[in-house]
Amino acid sequence: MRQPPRANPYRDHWAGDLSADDAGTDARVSGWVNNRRDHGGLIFIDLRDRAGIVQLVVHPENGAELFAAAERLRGEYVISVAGDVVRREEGNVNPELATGEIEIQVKEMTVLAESATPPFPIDTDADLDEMTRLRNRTLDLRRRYMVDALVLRHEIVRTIRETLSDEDFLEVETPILTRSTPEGARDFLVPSRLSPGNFYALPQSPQLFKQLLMVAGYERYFQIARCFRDEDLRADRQPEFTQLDLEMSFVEEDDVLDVNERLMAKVFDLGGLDVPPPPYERMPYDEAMLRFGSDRPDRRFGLEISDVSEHLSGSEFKVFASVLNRSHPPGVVRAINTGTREVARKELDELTEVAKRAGAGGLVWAFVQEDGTWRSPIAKFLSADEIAAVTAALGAQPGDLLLAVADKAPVAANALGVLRLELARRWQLVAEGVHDVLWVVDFPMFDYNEDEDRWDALHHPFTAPTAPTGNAAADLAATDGPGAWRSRAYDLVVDGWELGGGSIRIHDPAVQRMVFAAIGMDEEEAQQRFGFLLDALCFGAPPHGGIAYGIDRIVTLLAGRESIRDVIAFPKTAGGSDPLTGAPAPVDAKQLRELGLHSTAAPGH
RNA sequence: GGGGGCGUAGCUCAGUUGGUUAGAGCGCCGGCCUGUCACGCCGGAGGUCGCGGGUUCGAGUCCCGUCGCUCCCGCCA
Repeated sequence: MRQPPRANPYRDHWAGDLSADDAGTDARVSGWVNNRRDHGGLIFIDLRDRAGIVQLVVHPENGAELFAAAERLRGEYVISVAGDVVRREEGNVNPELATGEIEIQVKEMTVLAESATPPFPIDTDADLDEMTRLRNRTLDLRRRYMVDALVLRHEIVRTIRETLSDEDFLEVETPILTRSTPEGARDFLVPSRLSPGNFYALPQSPQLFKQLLMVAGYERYFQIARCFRDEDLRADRQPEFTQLDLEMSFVEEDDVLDVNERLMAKVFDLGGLDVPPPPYERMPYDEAMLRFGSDRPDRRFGLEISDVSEHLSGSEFKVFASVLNRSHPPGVVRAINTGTREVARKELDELTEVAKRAGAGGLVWAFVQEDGTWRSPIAKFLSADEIAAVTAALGAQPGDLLLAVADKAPVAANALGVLRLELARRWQLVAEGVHDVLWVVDFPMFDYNEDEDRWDALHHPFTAPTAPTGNAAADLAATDGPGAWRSRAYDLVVDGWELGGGSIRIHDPAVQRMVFAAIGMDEEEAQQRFGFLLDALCFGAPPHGGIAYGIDRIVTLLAGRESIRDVIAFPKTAGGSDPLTGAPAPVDAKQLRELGLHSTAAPGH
């Protein structure tokens, strides 16, 4: 609960916190003129401060000068008023307003600041052009819509700090000016003046520093950390964003997940997210990919995917046969039973386009008819037994629409995963207020990169692998490739959003070297880039693990917003610019000279 | 880098097949109004149709280019 402000010449109450309990007392409040209703002989003013809105009433009987001043008020003027808090008469109560049972009969008023006419209304949540909002962010931030989001953001961060502090975590800051490690995302670079020609990089995450803190014996660390990635923006991606980063020593998966479940349950409560209490379900990556076609499954609607390859293994239908007879990598036929739907040919064509854009060669559709046969372009190519077997495997009834993709397993999974999200959107299958939370676990350690013909770390190369036999060194030597390795990683997924991800880390320098080698980094390169980590691991590194969450995404989800820009006070546009300050902007030739730089690009504007 | 959508008054938008002086609501300004809370009523001002070029007798409307906003793909270990 808010404390009343210390009484001073400006105010002794928050305007938005006055209630019927204050009736009969004097109050002084300050704030902005949200709205003015001038009835000629009587003026109502809605006064807004951070806490909310209270109605002021100015009567001519309280002084001609006061009344004249009230007539001159305009929207967004800043005023301080004193008067009697009075209970409104029956019939004048406004149930829409938290303070609607009372009003202030104004006896004194000071205009603290006048305001130009705002370029857009402050007192509505109506959609506005993004450029208009960001160029006038000061005014946009006055809107209840933004205040509510930033208040929620604060409450979430406060809860995180309090909970983790109570769990014996230490908040430690790590550098913003650090070293470029050109893995993963593109770095933001900062030229060094003292060391011309050399560059700092802004951190993509505090990953390596927090591991060093574990080696240093801090045991439990967290940080609300700003991170930077120089990649294209999205509705859910900004070039600078905030992570909750945490790490623990002497732990296994269950220890990390346990403390995080207790933390996140509190965070979800703040947003009123109605989810079952922990422990949250853990779903292996392979299962998520098979049933939902995604490593961040959205389980709020059905449309689960089934593999029907076994029922079609002998099919003479060329498309299926060529896919299923492929051995490396093996092909599959997977399908969704969408249930009984009236779907026009036009929509089926649109869905086919969705599947193709998601990488599939095409989309097979089939309506199950009363006699069990299919109405489908491919019906004539399949045997009655095959149709019956697939129909049964999908639990399909007459009238049901079946959608299938035949391709390499990852392609089929992804295409159907994209398709089921599209179907949920088109058919509005997600019920209001329904939410779903789970851990995805047992990720592959490596992912084959076809373009570069090498293995990449799926999570990051500091993630501890689970070798197939449990002996990493023996295993790497024995297996023909690292594709079979699993990692000790876990992602927290809510409503199809990846809110956080982490892992148990490698604490054995030999294993760390092996993993670097597996992703094609030779000893020299590993030592040059990550020598400080490898060296540290040689001085008694405890087993450790942790996780990092996207704070912006958590707040966006809990606030029910569509873009993370709406939960960040001063965000960038999709073009990476800040219309408020004009960043990025050209710099003086002198500044460049001091840095030993010269620009070959003419600055845009 | 690629694809889609958008750009008309301060804001949110309409503008038909290319055709007279480009409209509405809100906001703003002025007047009236003592119980409103999206107050009401009357009147008024306000436009580089993003920008540049082209087609045409004639362009907000069609074509080309460009800038900006936005969504998506690539990218984001």
